[in-house]
Amino acid sequence: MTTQLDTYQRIIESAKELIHAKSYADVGVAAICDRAAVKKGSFYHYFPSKQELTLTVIDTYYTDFKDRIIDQAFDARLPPLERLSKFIALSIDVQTNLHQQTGHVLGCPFGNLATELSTQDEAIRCKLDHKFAALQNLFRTALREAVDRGDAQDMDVDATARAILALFEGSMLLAKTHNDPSILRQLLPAATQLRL
Amino acid sequence: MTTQLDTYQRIIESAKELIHAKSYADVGVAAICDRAAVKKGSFYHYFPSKQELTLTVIDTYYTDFKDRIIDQAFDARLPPLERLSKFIALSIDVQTNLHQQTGHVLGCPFGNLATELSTQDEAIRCKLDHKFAALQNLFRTALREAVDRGDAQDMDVDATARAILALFEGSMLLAKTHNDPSILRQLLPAATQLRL
DNA sequence: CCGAAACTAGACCGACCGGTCTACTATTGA
DNA sequence: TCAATAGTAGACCGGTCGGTCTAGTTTCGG
Repeated sequence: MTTQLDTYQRIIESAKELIHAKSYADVGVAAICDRAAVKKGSFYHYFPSKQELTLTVIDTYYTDFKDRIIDQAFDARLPPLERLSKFIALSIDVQTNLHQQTGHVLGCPFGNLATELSTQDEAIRCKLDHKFAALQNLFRTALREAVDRGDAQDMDVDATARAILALFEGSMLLAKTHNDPSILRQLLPAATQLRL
Repeated sequence: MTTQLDTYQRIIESAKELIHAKSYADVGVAAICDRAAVKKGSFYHYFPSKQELTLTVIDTYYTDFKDRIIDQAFDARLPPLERLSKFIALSIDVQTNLHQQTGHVLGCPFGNLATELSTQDEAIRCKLDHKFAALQNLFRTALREAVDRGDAQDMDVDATARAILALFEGSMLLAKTHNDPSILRQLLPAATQLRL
């Protein structure tokens, strides 16, 4: 049973890393198997297709993200606007660390996959859309609370939350294209000041 | 001579459309040739590789963009802040039209390629980085002028220009992931209000 | 009118793609 | 203990990838 889960998890782990570092198309099933030290027979025992694996990987990206960033930042004990700041600070840390490890700014795994596959694979597009909605929802809740307790003026919390997400994703893209995580420090703080 | 240019231009036109609609990896040389009604022999007569073609295509995206949007929006006769609004309005129009034609929000060609290839192809990343810099420069100039003539309060025009670009690109990504161009109308106007 | 150069046609190449299949081993429940 | 099931190994499949090559055609300058 441990062996089962290990193999299964190693495949996911391998795919997660490779797809984030390269892209969906650039990472073949063989490469995923190699890195996971798993043979093709096992791969297709656990996953019916590369696409299905990717759907699982997207969920895993989210749970990782939740553990490493969301749960720290969206702590109910923090003032709501500080949650946004903390979210941003932690995201910058993650990107900076990955840049040091890999030599490249990798950007947001959701944004990367969404850009590459949204027009080609409806199931993946849909799942990514939901992840973005979940993120937007965290922002919205924090903004709502900030307005309610008087930390921020009244606003369209829904539109503002979405704009924060857009600025976040766009900043990741520019940092990736510039291959320089430091511009995130210039850009992302603007997200906390957005008001619609 | 006309035939020469026609073949050459047809290849570029074909690649432009296919790569924007799908992605770099999803579009093979054979598909580009088919759509251009050109044989492989001709393709490799004009372009040494798919990568070199793509570098040319990126430049072509920019000149198209310049003709269709930039030159209309960044008209010196318009007040500087209106130039930004017009840029946004025209961009929304383009995305909306493409959505109607293809059934998909295709997003920004630069952003799409940057996401897919920045970690894999340094020449392409570099060229895209320059296109983003050019766009940022247009924003910066307009903002500078707006500040100088008193239409806007003093600000860090450089950082603001980059943030506008980030919000722009992020909005394109969210519209693509949602496959709904209408959210651009909610998001992009926020770009004109950004101040850093 | 001719030779060179530009261009085109399309067969062909090895590498790799996602995925299948069969044979084998390890594990487990009865 | 034994049969069934889960998991592993890796050869193999047809198809496609980017790219090459040769043979032929068209164009054009002198």
